[in-house]
This record gives sequence, structure tokens and C-alpha cells, in this order.
Amino acid sequence: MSDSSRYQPQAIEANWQRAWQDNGLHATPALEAGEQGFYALSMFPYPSGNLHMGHVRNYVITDVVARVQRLRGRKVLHPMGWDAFGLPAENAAIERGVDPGAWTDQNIASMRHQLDQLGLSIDWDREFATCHSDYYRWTQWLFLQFLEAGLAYRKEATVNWDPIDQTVLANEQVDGEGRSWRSGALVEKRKLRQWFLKITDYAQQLLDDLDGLEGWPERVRTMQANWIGRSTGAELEFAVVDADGVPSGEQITVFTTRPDTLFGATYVVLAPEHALVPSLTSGDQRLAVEAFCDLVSRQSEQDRTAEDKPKRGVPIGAQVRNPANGALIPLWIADYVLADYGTGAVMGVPAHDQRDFLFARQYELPVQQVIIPQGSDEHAFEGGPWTEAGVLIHSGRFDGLRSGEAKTAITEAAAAEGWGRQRVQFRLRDWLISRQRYWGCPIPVIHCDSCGAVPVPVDQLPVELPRDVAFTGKGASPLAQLESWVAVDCPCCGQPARRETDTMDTFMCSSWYFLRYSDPKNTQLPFSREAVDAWLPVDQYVGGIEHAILHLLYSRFFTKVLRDRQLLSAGEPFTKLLTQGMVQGVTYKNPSTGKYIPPSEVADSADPRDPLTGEPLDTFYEKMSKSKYNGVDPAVVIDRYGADTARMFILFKAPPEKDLEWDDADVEGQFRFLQRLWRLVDSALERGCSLADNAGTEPDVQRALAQAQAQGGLGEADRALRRAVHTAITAISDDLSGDYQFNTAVSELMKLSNAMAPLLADSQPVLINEALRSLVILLAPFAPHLAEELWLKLGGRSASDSLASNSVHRQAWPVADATALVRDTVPLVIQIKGKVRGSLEVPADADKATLEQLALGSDIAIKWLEGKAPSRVIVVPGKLVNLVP
RNA sequence: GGGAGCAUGGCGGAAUUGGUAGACGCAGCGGACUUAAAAUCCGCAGACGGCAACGUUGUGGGGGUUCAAGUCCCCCUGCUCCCA
Repeated sequence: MSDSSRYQPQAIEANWQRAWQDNGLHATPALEAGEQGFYALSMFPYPSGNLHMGHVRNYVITDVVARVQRLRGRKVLHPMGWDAFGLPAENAAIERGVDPGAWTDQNIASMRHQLDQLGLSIDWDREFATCHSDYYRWTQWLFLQFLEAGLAYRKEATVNWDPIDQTVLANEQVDGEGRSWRSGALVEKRKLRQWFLKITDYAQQLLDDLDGLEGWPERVRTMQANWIGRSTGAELEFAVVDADGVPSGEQITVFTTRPDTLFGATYVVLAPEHALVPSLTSGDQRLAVEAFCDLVSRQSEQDRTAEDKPKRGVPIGAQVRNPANGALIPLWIADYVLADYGTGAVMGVPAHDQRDFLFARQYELPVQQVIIPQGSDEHAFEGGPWTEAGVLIHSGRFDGLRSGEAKTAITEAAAAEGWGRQRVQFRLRDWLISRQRYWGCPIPVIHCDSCGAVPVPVDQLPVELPRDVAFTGKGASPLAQLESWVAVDCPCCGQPARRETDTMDTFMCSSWYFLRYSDPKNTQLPFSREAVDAWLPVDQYVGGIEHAILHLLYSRFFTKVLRDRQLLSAGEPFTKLLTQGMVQGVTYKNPSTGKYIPPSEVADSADPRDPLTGEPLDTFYEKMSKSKYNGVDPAVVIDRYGADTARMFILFKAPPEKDLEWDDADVEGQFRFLQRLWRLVDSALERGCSLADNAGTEPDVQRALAQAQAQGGLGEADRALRRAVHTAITAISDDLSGDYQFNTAVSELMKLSNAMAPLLADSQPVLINEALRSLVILLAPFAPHLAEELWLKLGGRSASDSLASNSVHRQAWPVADATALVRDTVPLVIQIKGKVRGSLEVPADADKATLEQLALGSDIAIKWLEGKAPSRVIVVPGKLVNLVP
């Protein structure tokens, strides 16, 4: 076989990529008024500079979706961009003195180059990076919208402060022991004025609308619902009293989801940060309280609230009156109560709450049981608290009520008597968006001594990030140290004022990027209402499960706020969501040393051993990462096998939402399949097959069928071929509708090519052409380069035809012909008492009575029934007959 | 501790949603071609028994519903994720 007729992806892929680009094949078509486009979107990447397999899987899945929709005649928007603000660029600046902007742009260029090699049908004309001012000016503009709507505000909040580097740290930069990742110093908590977005105003809507997201995985919806965490409970007021029981006038308001346990409250606990702590602390407790507050300020929230950690606290030397029974109980502060959840105060009911129980036992506080399990008069309890519902005791007029009834009754009594009320509480808290960092979107606010926090006027946007800054990693953010940038006149009064030096959380930038793609070049607005309404919501969003909560919740929040600001119509941003599984690499680990061994150092993968010690190694699959030496570089795979093989392997190896085990042997197998397709087309060409002049299209086929009909019908090979073709069309179309099942779609392509090969010799040319035409178009979304090349080889498009109109990617998705699937006879399974005993060929159109007769008369039935008549016969036409003796 | 999900050959995974379990592929074995190997092509292949026809058994374990269960119900075990 001559060299030119071998499948060599390296020789064709780059050419097609260039040709598609030059001919505008992936440009987004304009929509007619009212026309429904299809918006396919991958979660945009952070430009780290390296494309990894997780990216590849993500973008290939979205690309197949986009390509299939185009073949089905939809106008498709399939864009890509860059989530380009963030810490790595700033760290590169600190460590290597490079400009974060230049560093980021370089990474974008390099990743863009790697992406281009995958053959993705992306409309690059709509590309943008969130770190460029023509994007972030609109992030700032949107922030001002939130501010105007009263949804952005400033308040004191605790941040992580590194005392050595004199800087603020993000939570993920503090390790498990509370030390800075860079300096190793114990991180302190500091209070700073921070910007928040009022996502809690939308908590109920964000929760309610989850029900409508039927195209989302149930898992993700549950995670969001848990994160929002709605609970119904009560606010109850405990009056502060002096030693003689005389009210001081102050009230402690607690939030509880268990008002039914109120009579069991034996103390009340405030968060150490609670506003009333300083004024209520008695003189003799002051030193202990201050020392304790200091201690707590160094603890992480998780350490404070984990159920298995010891609880610590101190009494502050004051007492309150239980509003239900008048009992005087002590007031404490404790680490496990958080200031910004609920009211920052809880009632301690040690008999019926795990944490209260531990706390009471540690400090010898009284335990009063007020709930007993239903149907028991067990008043005592052993070992731990009873935290379930039950029946009330020792609760005065509420005795005998069940927990559910008692919650309502006690809350109603509280409301009637003025010491409490029902309250809905969300776990969700307002979104802290301030970052004391340089490489982020500047918050467009100016602080003026007389006017306060003044928004930067819209016509002065963007507030550009200054480029001439020093990166030391020490002290305040580089922005705060740049006096020439900070000093500015107040837009209101003209007096000297100071710029806000905090930048925004990068999640702000990614909470609206999917809107910008609809109108990426707009210089007047973030997007026009017309453009955004034409394309939004995103029809299919694809990305990792790690964004199940934050990014997706913030994006939903943004969409709702912008809808309420009349900027767009959609109430939800993403109609369908596919969360793809991880890509895992084969990992070797020495179980005795715990060290990971690179696969290149493992001589025999069937019996992996440590190259130094000869010890046997553990072999398993884990998410690819540098430290485990289990990564596979996409560039290497593409270099060796081509992008089409990489795409086919990834799609075939596992269903999209499941983890995928990278396996070189399977990649090899996929490459072999593409080579087989190439040879199949070659052998068809040798037989004179051609798709030129619309050969093998439906009119062509119908003509041949009519002619065959006149001559007594199609031959056996012809019928088998058509059955294989139209079975594949049916199955693949089905696999690509609703839930995407790319793995079975690829296997159907394999079945079709397996079926075609032996039938080429005995089938009519027109039907072979039909088969080839269908096969190549069905292949096109998965292996776009190979399909385009085969299309050209077969004459589907002549070299002089325009690619823009005659590309294989511009063809129509094949339609299955139901008559091709019809068979004369079908196998009928014979069961005896539910067990399969054999099968026979029966006429496909036989009715139930006939099938029963055929089954009863079969050798199988005669053998197994031993002459007896069955007591029962179940006939499932087209499937089976079950004879029950 | 609470919630959700998963468990199918040596491996990845299929299975009209209650109707022939193991499609398709990887790895394996046998054959053809070749001086030989690679590549390619053809074939075999859940396990157990049998020369074979065939039989028994089989979807983590146990029970149930049904003519019929991988699929539905109950209990148990193990793993994964989320929330504490």
C-alpha cells in the first residue's frame, strides 16, 4: 500500500484546523428575530500555561455537543475565554519579578496554541480575558449596579493576617495548623472593613429555583440546597438580670431550630465576638474573658465548630432568665458559637444537643432532660444526649406535646407574650468579595472623608490596574503602597480622597463571563439586552464537579440580580449542566515508604517494583498530578496519535460524568479503529465508490429501492448493510439526545464499520455509498479531522468546492429509515418457567396466538415439557414466550 | 453522625427501563499471512462439569415481589462524594 494512503493524522490535522479557521466554519451565525440558537459552553480555564487532560476532556465533550447541534441545523455559539485574574500571576511577580499581565498573556498564547491542536469548533472572535480592562471595566460597572441596588455593602470582617510578611492571606494559603504557606508564621485574625454582596437576599429564590433545574445533576442541586441550608426555627429572648434577678434592660436573642427544648436550656452562650460581651462581663471575669477572646481569634472556623473537637469557654459573670420557666441561668462565651451565624448566641440544652452536651460535661453545667423518646417513660438517659424528636416533659404547660407540635406551640407562645418569634435562618452567608491583592479587578470606589464611599462615575471606568508597581510580597497590597494611584480627588466634592485598594474575588469575574460571550465587543455596555436574550440561557454547560457550589451559585445569583435590574430576561443561567468526571492516571506507590514512583521507572507494569529496593508497588488510578508522577501530557498524545484519536479515546473510555482511567493500550486501540476506517474507505474507493454528485443521498437511495422492489426486493447483503447503517443512525442519534452517551455512540460507530467491511463486496454501489456517507457524517463530531479528510477522499466535496458550504461539518445529520430496520423473521426466545431454553426464528409479523402455537410445537418445548400441557403461557411479541408447566 | 450515589468477566464498560446479562473495546488465547517478527485478517473467550451435544451456576451478601429481577422492595457489607 502506498504511503499516501496511510492514515497519518500529523499530515492532515493542522491543515484542516487552518482551513476551518480561514473559512470561518466556527463563526457564530447571526440569529433571526425570535430564532432559537444553541449555546454550548465549557467552563473557561485559568491560564496556567499548561493544558492538562482534565481541560481536554471538558472541551472535547462540549465540542461534540456543539458539532452535533450544527449538523442538526442549529445555529451554535461555542466560545472560549480566560479566567485570568488570580494568585499564580502575582506569585510569579513576587518570586521572579515578572509582570503579572505579561506573564498571563504569555500563558494564554501558549494554552491557545495547545487548544488549537484539539480541533475544537470554537468561535475565537469572541475570546476575551477577564484581566483585560475592556472586560473588567464591565465587571466594575456591574459592581456599581450591585451597589446602586443596595446589594453591595461594607462591614468589618475577620481576615487571615501573616505577621511576618505583613500581608493578608486567602483561606487556602493557610495550612491545617494555621500557618502561612510562605512564611510559616502562625496566622492571626484581623478585622478589616470588607466589601460584601448580599447573596442572602436571594437565598430563598436560589433555593426555590433549584427545583426547575431539571437538566442539572441531582447531586449538584442537593449540594446547593445544603449549602444554602434553610432552616425554620425561632428567635427567643433571654433577659439579662443582676444577681438579685432584677432585669438590667438588655436582651440576649438566641436562634434555635429546637424551641421545643427551651425548658432544658441551662445556660446561654454568646460568640466571643458578640457585641454585648464587653459590657456584660463582670469585673472578676474580665481578664479570663479577654484572654479567651484572644485565644479564639487565632482559631479557624472549622476548628471552632467541629463536633469532634473539644469545646472551650468561660463564664462572663452575668446571668439571664429563661423566658419559659423563669429560671436564672449563667451566660458564657464559647468557641463553638460563631458571631455571624444566626444571632451569635445560642441557648445551651445539654440534654438534647451533642455540642452542648460535651460543653456541659466539661464545665459541670446542669443537664435538664425535657424530651423523651415517644412510647417510653425512660426519664434517665445514658452516655449522650437524645437529639431526636420525642415527647416533652418538665416543660410546664407543654408537657406531653410531641416535638413538632411543641415547636409551633412554644414559638406561638413566645410571639404572643413578646419574648420571641418564628424565624427562617439560612446557612448561606453574604459573599465577601474583598481581596487585599494586586492581580484582580479593582473595586471602583473612592473613599472621601466627607462623602464616604463614593462610586467611581461610570464615565471614568475602567479603574485601571496600575502597571508600575513593586512586588515584594510584604506589607499591604501593592496597590495600597502606590501613593500616586491611591491619591485621587473625590468625584463628589473634589476634595482629596483615596481609592479603594482592595480588588475583587475572581469569582466575580467568572459570575458573568457567559453573558459577555453573547456580545463580547460591546463598548457601551457589558452586553446588549438583545444579544444576551437571544443566546441566554446557556443550553449546555460542561465543567468539573468542583464548581458545583461556588461558581454555579454565584453565577445564578448574578443572573437573578441582573434580571431584576432589567439587564436581561433569563432567571437561570444554565439550562443543562454536565459535570464531567476526573481524568486519572496510573499511579505507583511504594507502600512501605509511601513514595510515588514515576511509571517510566517501573520496568514491568504487570509486576511493578521499586527500582531502588525491588519492593512490590501498589498500582491504582488517581487524579493526574505532578507530585504523583501520573500525568499524561496532551501534547505528547496528540503528537503521537493525533487529536482525533485522543478525542475518540476520551469519549469512548467512560461515560462523561464518570472518572476516566487513562490507559495507553486503549489509546492504541482507538488509533487502530481510525486506521480501520481509513482502510475501509480506501477499499471502497478501490471498488469505485464515490460520494460525488450527491451519490448515496436519499433520492439516490430511494430510486435504487424502487428499482429493487420491481425486481423482487433487495438481496440479503443489501438488506444487512442498510439495517446496519440505519441501526447505527438510530442508536447514535439517541445517544446524543437527552443524556449524552458518547461512549456507546462511539461503540455504535465501531459496530457499523465492523458490519460494513465484509458487505462491501456483495452490496449495490448506491447502498455502499449511502453507508459511507452516513458513516463519515456520524463520525464528524467525534473525529472531525479524519471525517473531513475521508469526506474529501470520497468526493463528498471536491477540492474546488467551498469548504464553508460543502465541508462534512456542514452536512445534515442522517435520518434513520425505519423500513431498513424491518426484518422478515426475528428470533423468539423460548423460556420454560422463566429459564431460557433456546430460541427459534419466527415471522416478524406473527400474532400472539401464532407465536404461542410455534412455541408449543417447538422441539425445545417438547423436550422440556415432557408431554404435559403448560399451566400458563406468557407471550411477549417480538421477544419471547414463557411456558410455565 | 446526617444526606446522596455506586457495586456487572482479568480490566474499562453495555444492557428498549421488568423480558436472551456481558454489546463495544483493552488485555489474553488459537489460526492465516511471513524465513521470522511487527502490522493486518479470521476465530475463541463469565465460572464450573463434560470429548461433545448440553447441563449447572452467575450482576457485592441475605431475604422478598413476579410467569420473568442487574433492573422493583426490605436488611446487611464495602467504596466514593457532600454536609457536620
